[in-house]
Amino acid sequence: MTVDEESGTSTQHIIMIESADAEAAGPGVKLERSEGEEDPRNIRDIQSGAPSVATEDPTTPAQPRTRRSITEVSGTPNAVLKSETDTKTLTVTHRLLHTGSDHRSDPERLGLGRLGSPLAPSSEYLPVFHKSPRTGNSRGDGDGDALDTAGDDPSCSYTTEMDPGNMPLGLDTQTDLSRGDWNRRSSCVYSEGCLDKKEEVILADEGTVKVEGDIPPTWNADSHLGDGHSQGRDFLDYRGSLETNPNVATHSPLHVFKDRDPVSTLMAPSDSHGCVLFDRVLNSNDRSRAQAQEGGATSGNSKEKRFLCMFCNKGFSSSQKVERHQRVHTGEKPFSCTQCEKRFSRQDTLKRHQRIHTGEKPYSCSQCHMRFAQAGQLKMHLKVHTGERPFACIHCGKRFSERSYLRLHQQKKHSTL
DNA sequence: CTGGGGAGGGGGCCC
DNA sequence: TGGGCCCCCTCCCCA
Repeated sequence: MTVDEESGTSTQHIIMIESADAEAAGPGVKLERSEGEEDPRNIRDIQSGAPSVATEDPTTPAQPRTRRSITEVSGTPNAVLKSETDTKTLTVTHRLLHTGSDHRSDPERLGLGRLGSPLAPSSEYLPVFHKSPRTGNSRGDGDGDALDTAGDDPSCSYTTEMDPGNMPLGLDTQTDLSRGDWNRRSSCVYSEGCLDKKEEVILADEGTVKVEGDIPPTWNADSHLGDGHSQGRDFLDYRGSLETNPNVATHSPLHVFKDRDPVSTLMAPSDSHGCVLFDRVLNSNDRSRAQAQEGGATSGNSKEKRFLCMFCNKGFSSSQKVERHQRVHTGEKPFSCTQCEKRFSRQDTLKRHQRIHTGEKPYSCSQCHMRFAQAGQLKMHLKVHTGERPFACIHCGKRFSERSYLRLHQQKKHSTL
């Protein structure tokens, strides 16, 4: 029954659901409000958001005498939604840290809609709190304290209704996902990097991304999804998959299936659908990479990969890798360059990028004076000296030093991929 | 067409 | 286990 004393808008709701009475009582929700009940938004949050938080599968017969309670605390640094049943408990934490006016963190503009919406009451997956990366190169808009403070909160994150229009605190006080708190907050996913200077509009392929019903108009048309085009597409992919794959949407960005067989814990029934859709809109690079890596969690790698990406089910050996990977889907770019303010999803990528500014070229050619900032550049350069051309065109036999050259050649000369 | 530059992303290692 | 870092492969862009 805690209410944030610092904010007059703080509210708390207790919802008691008596499943036994659910059918007879219609909504089956008794809403008890302590404070702030004058705020209709909060009521709507619970009621409209209820299907995503605490309702039972309508197709599932109500369990007799199963009592559930949902507690929502909004307007506090931690809004907690807790659903309790006799068998399942989930906790939702919205970390409402960023109260500034960072324009990059405007989920409404991004049309976040119901990204994080449905929460599976029946989920067996355990949401695991993960600290997201902080940008060590934050442009310093003065909210670092809030972040640090929040970082101490071990709250577990899960998905809840994230309809921006229904957010209890309003958009301007919403989380700053740009700072990498994506996992901690919910599946409210988008790239703040997307909102950067370039303002590039990624036009979603309407035929590719299925958009239904209540998805905001900005959903496709006005998404600023980062510098990387593919990132934007990936994000749209995810959105599409959410719309068509309820199971995907019902789970936390991070699902750790500890002590479980990764294969058996896959969201199998929906995989075939959601991931197919997902794959359809993956750019060719990602697809080829995924194929090369025997993509997905089911691949039988020697190292156990029990940490699954909620978007594509790809398995990883550690939670950090999953978090890192999932930024592919979310487009989140927490790391910004202090020199040019370009943003990156990974710290090491940023570090590599900053060699541009420092002029550091640690990789030098032993054959000539050339120096390179990346090892791969040196490796490619060495082929100049060795004359190595390992990639031959199957059509004309012409050889190339790089696969990309060969592919380009084949596309132009032989109209193949 | 070639080669350099920059970046995205996965995997592995070390502390 | 988490975080950091590095290596590697690959891609795209551009001169």
